[in-house]
Amino acid sequence: MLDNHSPPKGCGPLLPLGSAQTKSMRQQIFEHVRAAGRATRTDVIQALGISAGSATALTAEMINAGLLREVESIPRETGRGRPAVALEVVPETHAVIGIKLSEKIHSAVLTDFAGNTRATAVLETPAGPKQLDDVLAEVGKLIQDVLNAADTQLSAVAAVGIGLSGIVDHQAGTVPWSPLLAQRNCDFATAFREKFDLPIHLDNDANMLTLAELWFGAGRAKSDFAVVTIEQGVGMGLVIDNRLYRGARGMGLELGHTKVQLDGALCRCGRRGCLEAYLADYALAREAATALHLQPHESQSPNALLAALFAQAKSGDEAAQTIFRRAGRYLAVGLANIVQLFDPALIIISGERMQYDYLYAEEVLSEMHRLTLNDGRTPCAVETHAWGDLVWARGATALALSAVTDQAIAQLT
Amino acid sequence: MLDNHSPPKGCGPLLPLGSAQTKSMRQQIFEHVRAAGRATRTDVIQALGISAGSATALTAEMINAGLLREVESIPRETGRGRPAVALEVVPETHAVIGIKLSEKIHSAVLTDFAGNTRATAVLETPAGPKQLDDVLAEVGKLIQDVLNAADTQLSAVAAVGIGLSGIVDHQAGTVPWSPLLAQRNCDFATAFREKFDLPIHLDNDANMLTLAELWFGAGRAKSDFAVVTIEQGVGMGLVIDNRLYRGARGMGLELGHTKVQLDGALCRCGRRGCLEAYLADYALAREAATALHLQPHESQSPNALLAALFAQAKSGDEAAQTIFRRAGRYLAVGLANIVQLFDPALIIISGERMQYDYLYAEEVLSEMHRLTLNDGRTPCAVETHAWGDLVWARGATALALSAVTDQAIAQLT
DNA sequence: AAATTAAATTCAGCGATCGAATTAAAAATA
DNA sequence: TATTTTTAATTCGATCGCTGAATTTAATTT
Repeated sequence: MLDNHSPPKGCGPLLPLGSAQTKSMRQQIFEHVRAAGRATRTDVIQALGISAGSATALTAEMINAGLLREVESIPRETGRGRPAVALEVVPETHAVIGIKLSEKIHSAVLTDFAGNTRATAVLETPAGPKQLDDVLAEVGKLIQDVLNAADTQLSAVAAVGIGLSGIVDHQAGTVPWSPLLAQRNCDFATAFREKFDLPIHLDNDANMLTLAELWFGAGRAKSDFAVVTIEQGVGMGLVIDNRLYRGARGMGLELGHTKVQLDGALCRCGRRGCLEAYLADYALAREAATALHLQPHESQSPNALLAALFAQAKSGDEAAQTIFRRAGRYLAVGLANIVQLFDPALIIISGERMQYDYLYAEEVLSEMHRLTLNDGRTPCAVETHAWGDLVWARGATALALSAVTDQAIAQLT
Repeated sequence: MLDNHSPPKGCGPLLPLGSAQTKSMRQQIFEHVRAAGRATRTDVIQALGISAGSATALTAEMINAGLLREVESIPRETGRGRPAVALEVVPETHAVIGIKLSEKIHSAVLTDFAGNTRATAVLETPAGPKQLDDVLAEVGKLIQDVLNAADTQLSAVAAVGIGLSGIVDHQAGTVPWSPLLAQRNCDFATAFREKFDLPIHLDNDANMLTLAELWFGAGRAKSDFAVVTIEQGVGMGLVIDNRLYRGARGMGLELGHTKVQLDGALCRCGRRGCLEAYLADYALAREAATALHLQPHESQSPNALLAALFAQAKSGDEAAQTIFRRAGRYLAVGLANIVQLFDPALIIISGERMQYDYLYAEEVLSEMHRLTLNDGRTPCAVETHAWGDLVWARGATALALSAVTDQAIAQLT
């Protein structure tokens, strides 16, 4: 019995769907052409399931606007019928710069509108947290260097993407915390815009690497995958349905601080049992001194320490080996937990420490598979990519490029 | 320099976006009216940002089709101007049945098109794995009971939703594994359709409970939240952007089998260190015998065992208390890991064991918060809901209801 | 009774897309 | 060489979904 005087309270979600807006047909066509490198109108028609009329009209519009062009001078493949004319993105239309900021070296890539790398630059820098102004000065130097290398001016650049480690609020363009910055809660984007007067897109470095995989790497052909990075810390990026997922509140995923051991090893974050406290550089380094029988005063650089530890392990030293083995086992736990919670078809592991093959041994993978339920599903594939800093910067260009593309196509009408 | 003879390989994702299709305006209007219980055309215009003309045309269409109706007989709120006429869903248009299958008791709910519960039914059943045919016979009994209670016939039912524990492939309608079924890889949906000739929607029970929260509970006003259930096992459901997320491969999320301890307690799944091996009924029960100083032959039902253990703990027994405390600490770890990996604004904990307040104590929550990074973000809220089996069944009606709604509105044109 | 106000309707128009008919450019065939 | 076949691309009328301005409707206020 419904009481007519107290209205029914209804059912179903109360909030509207947020980001689910479908891209315009124009943009889908453009992105298909860019993804394919080159595509004929017929390719587009088949791939997107649109009518021939639409393909003609929309491509004509974009050719007119200078975003696409017909490829001449191409030996057309033989066959009956009217030969198809391939389309491609006009690379010169826009340029973007992607930058990866690190402790000791910054890198920059200048990419054209088709996604081709036009120039790169690197800048060595003193380590340690810095003032925002100093970092922006380094960024300015880097931008100038990469512009020189590409033989262009700043005016040709449509947007800049920057990736740095720490907690980054992509939406707001702020950095609540980063090991590179002395201040907390930096309003990085605003300061950047004031200094350079350019659109800026900021993100966590793990997300940048994930974008690099999605735009240029093994992730291009996967709609759902995870990326795990092991460096100073342990980071993670996740692609769901071809889109970077930044967590419900948009501030990135913190695999490094998932707990793998109650009351476990002490982490940089001050808590115990974080995954990163068993895997990251500092975690290995602090046990290395013990394994190498170093006196407290015999301090070395962390990298040298790790290299020595690795050599010791390779030469058969039990203490050194056990450090890597334990790290490998906890890595397996971390990967297994990702599989249980997201069930991706692929996990990509990436990082500077790739050479420490103990971490990436068959043993670790088989332990990961032993730790996961797999009721009839294809086991999750794991790939390891040993990519340099420039790839991170390239991921940053993808961030800028997708924003510039959105804008260029939106203002077509 | 680009070589004109080797085409550029392109950049960007190669696969099209999958589920991102926006709902039709009709459906958005309908769902807004149903979510609000009642809404005027002006409400709809404001909520969805559409023109008055569209509102008139589209609501007229749906009124015509019998999906919506104007609410007469309502004391219209006073004020100047032409009074607004409220719209509501016509409840009689369709009916759906939601069913939750459990070890010892099955429950069913019959819901009308507006989401109102029209009738309920429960059926006690012998425990233990059964043949698919036997389960379907029980389902048939349950459907008949709930139809009788609602004074309707099967022909009035538009679809059935069923939730059961285990690994369930919602898309395919199959059950790779469930504690309720003797066989593996059951083609449940096909068998159901053959027997009842009705549309069927199958899902994991944790997902059903999550849908119940999204459609009828605390999740209605949240676009992103997680639900954790602790019962025979530990389950999890996740809502991302107002939609149930089933994992990249659509087979649900396995929080219960994330690892919280290397070489830890033995789990039902045969692996060690699963969260569920510290939290689920069987995990508590197997330590209870020790704490209660029972002889091996003094066997009790698991529920009685847990009740005795709880009483013992309440009376101050250290051994009994330590069982609950350890479970509580691992629960904190599991929740902390969800927060690190998804960063939801809300986690809802639900399950039959809610009365064991050790698990839901302030202590557990504060331990969870101690275990998570929170750089300036609002800490994740945790709510505990002690809901009965009927709510799970109600979640199953939501699954059926949304499918029936999609269909009813799609065939409007 | 007239003026005011807010809700709802009507309708011309626009942009996006489809689909059938047509044109274009090549190879195959007679 | 002229004709046919084949495939790509274009043109153009029709439709759909929606907007926005003008209008109508139903109430309150003056």
